Amino acid sequence: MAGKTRTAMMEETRGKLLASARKSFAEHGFAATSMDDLTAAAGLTRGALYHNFGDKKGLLAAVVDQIDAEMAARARNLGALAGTLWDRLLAEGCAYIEMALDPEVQRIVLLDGPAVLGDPSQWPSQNRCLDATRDAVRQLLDADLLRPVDVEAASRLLNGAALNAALWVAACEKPAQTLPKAQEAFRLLAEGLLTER
Amino acid sequence: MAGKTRTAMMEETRGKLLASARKSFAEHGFAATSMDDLTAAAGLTRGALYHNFGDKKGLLAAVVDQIDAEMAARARNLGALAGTLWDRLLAEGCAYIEMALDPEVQRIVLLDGPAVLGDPSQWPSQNRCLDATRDAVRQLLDADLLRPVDVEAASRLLNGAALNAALWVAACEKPAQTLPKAQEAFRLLAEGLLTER
DNA sequence: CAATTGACATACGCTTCGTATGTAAATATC
DNA sequence: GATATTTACATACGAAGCGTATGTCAATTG
Repeated sequence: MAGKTRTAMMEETRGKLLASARKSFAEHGFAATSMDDLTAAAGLTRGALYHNFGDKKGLLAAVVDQIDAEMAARARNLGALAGTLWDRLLAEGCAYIEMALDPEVQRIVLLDGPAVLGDPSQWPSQNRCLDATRDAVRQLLDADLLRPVDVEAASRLLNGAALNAALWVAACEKPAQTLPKAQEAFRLLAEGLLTER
Repeated sequence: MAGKTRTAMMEETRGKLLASARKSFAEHGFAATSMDDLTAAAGLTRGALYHNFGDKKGLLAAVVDQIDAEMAARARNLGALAGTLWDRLLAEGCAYIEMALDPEVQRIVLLDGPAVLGDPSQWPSQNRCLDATRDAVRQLLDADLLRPVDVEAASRLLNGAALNAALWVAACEKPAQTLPKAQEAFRLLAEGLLTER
């Protein structure tokens, strides 16, 4: 264990803390998470945490950043499978809705994240999910497939609709039956942007 | 002061606490609000608070309920001015976007509310804003003006889009210029639900 | 090999929440 | 109308939790 270099060790502790925090935040929420418990579960103390992340908020920001990156990557992968540009936008939107069914994503990214860190579009770790949507919208606009609309506004609204829908699906009684309804409604709304349908 | 009946006195303290809490929640956020300070500002102590609202969460729920009711009332009023059913839906949506520019609404209803109380559609005080949207959507569907879509899903997505857009507008540099863009994008998206446009 | 940096642990004070208990005034009972 | 009882609210207490200040030991540097 002593054979490792110092930076590698630090990388390891950062990883442990992130993993433990992610688990605790997802299970109990940000407010109800004790930093003592969290660090103890990772075999460390609060000293390591404050040294690496500054404060509790900084830790949440790091966790959010990690999850956000994973989500965006997954959405892009699923989007890339789509044939047309338009299908790509739809696929990404549906992907967000599905991913937001994950309790971890909901609790951390959709609920606690905005409450503690403020509006997602202001996060230092720029919301990557939003970036993906914006790219798709911009390309569609360039191809004259969309009615004239502000790129930023359209992206925000699409993302907001999708993520909010996911919260609803996840909280309802029969998520499995509700999910397709949400995705269908998302498709209809999105088609409002099309020049022709 | 002693001339009042007991229930009237209690109504008054409830009002004082609600007002003070609303102010403090809006200014500092839920987590950073001290119940000691909050009650002291109202000329009371925590005893009154716990007696009337159970706990901090209960207090937030009461505040959210109050604001939600005001928002829904305003939206319905603005919606009622519209000529057609369709214009009513649009007017209500735009009204939500505008109201969410109020820092009080943002901080309390959009950020802290969901984080502390969970998904709005599960709130005991049923989200009245959602109710208004749902009513409008249902009537439009009955009139065959909308493509077949799940009422609940469409309402949730429309509301989610509007409120999320508001968060973006409020956080951006030039809200005055951004607001119309958001409202225009909302209109386009909503038109996706129309049978013909 | 001595000096210094730095990663993390330990210890402390302050704030805050929730509860348990106290009290005085309003209502109820006769 | 006097006594009993409820109850609206205040006070007192204990238990966490956060952030900082300080300590320590290993890894780096010259």
